[in-house]
Amino acid sequence: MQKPSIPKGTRDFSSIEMQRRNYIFDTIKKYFRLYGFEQIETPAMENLNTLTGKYGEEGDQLLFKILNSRLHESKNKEQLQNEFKLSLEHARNTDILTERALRYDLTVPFARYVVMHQHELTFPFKRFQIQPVWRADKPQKGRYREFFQCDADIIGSNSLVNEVELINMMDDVYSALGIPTTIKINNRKILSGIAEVINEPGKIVDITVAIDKLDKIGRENVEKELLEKGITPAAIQQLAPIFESTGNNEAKLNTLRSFLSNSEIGKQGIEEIDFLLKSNTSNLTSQTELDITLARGLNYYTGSIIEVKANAGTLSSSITGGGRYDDLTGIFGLKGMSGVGISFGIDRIFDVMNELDLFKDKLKDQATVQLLFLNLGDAEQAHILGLLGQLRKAGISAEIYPDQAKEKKQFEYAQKKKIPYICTIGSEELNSGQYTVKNMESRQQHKGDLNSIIEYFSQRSAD
RNA sequence: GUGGAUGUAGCUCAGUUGGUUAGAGUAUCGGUUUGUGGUACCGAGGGUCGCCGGUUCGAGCCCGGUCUUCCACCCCA
Repeated sequence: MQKPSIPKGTRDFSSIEMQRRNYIFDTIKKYFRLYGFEQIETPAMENLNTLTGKYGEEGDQLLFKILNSRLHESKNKEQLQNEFKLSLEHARNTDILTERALRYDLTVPFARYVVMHQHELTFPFKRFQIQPVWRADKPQKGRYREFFQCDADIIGSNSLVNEVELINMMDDVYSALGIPTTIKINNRKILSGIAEVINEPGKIVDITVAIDKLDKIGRENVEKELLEKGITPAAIQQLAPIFESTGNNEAKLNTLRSFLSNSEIGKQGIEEIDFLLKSNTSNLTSQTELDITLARGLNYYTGSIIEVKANAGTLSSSITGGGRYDDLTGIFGLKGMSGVGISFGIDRIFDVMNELDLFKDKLKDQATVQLLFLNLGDAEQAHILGLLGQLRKAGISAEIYPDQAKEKKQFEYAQKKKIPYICTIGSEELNSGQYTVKNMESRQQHKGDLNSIIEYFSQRSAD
């Protein structure tokens, strides 16, 4: 006998968990539709070359690649061996060994989809997509190797109205779920402007990644890291106003306005942020915060960057992330398609809600069925099967205990499954056609013929 | 990929400086007179102590390796 197990970083979801997860899915879907997004799905696996190069060097390493099938039947084993040897020496992709991979996110497959289906789509195209993605990360708190993303993207529109709408939608979802959140926003153009101003335009990624750690490792260590990355001490010194930037959104914007006064792209980023903050401040329940340390490693972001964190609980990582990408489809041959989107991390949302005990008020214990018939004998069983058909036609969920087990056992089954009503049928009921339905909690009983029973349940469900 | 912790019955955990046939609670199954459950009592089954190796007369306990899960770093939803 072998011990059963599942791959590292994956999980089974039992009934209670599914009820809770579905509650989150349903809530998110409701708002996706309310805001006018239409649903699509794409395959679990993509061609490897669709995915590589879109997520940064780190991201490429985290792809779950699928080994080609039937390697033993290959006619070119010498080449295979050679490629395998090379793969052992350094990170490498080669069609002969692997040409497919599990999707890493939903955005890149979406870009691929848009290009392939461009003639049947109406732009701006608003799609939502809820599917699992896979990352070969080391599992940790809030980090799984298989998890669901819930994406909403608008592609084919440059308008910042889209960002405003996405922020409104995130706020709606989180206030419906009851999670207190902070929506952090930033803009790649500001980061580009900073790199430009300090004369290190080629080091945008290094600079942003280092700045991102400011609150984690402190200014000194950030400066040390920047030095290690080859940024000149003079440039680092110039960054001082950025490191020292504090205060509210308006104060931070002012700091940036003077810092980026000579950078066209930087000024553009400031204007965009300014617009978002002004458009959104009124009716949101979440706090909106300009956070210039917000970088996001994904290669494809070019404008707005958005991230949501829960204000309560112990999970420090983000529960939603997103941003604008000006040219993701360009790689696949469709230029001039700017898009912006967000992704809800439902597995982390689930963890936060569990920790904060937020499901208690949202979901009651759900019984599998309303009514259980005890099974006491062959004749009774046959009779009950007939009754079940009529009850279900009337919309009443009911079942029969499949075995003719001891009554005590059948009662315990109902109790454990929290089935609210029991009906016992024996020879007396068979003859009279009068049945007794018992409420397990109140122990009250209702007696009558089938129509009376149906009537009884109809009234209950109307309450 | 780097560092730290963890692993004993289905589940939650005891297990004394290494010393007989490894325990408890809970869950499961059966019973306490076969037409009305929850509490109570009695009984039963269930563990190659994560896996491999080493030290020892003797290892759940000590040592090495390996895997799992969890936590931090990196990065991310």
